[in-house]
Amino acid sequence: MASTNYWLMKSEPSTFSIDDLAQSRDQRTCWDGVRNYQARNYMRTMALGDQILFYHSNADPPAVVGIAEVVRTAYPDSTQFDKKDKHYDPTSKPSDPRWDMVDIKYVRAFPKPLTLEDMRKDPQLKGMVLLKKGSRLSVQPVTPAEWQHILRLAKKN
DNA sequence: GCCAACGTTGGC
DNA sequence: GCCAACGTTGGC
Repeated sequence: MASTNYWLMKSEPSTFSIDDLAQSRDQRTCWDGVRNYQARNYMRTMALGDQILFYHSNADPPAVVGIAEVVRTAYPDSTQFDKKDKHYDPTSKPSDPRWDMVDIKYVRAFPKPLTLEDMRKDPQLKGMVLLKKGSRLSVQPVTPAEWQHILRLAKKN
């Protein structure tokens, strides 16, 4: 068994916030709607128990707001075949689904969000994918060092 | 295979 | 609401 991996996943709180996750049935949800190959590929490498930083994008302020974990590994995203869904993909075939999703479960919310601004100011987080110029990836890897540092900051916050 | 046009993301 | 950065599409 490989060691735990760490990730960051973005969500717009006006669409789905960490509170929405906490109030979901069994505090779980499927992470549908990802339509970016790199993000999809990262999801495909996720293992049960992998830990996730839950990030609010397009928020005021943008911030990491808590933690979730992977409770089901990648499987086909049903919304790609749903004509009525915003994420419907007419070019994806049920015999060869293009888009996957994972299920995640609420672990906890930080007492106070760790803002993007806070993270930018921290030299130890300089290498984070999130902070790279023009980075728009909605699913991205986090190193163990970054993960631990962020948890420390969140506690101190 | 190039690249212009277009759509989207997401901070500000 | 603006717009820079990025990914994708499609004509050539």
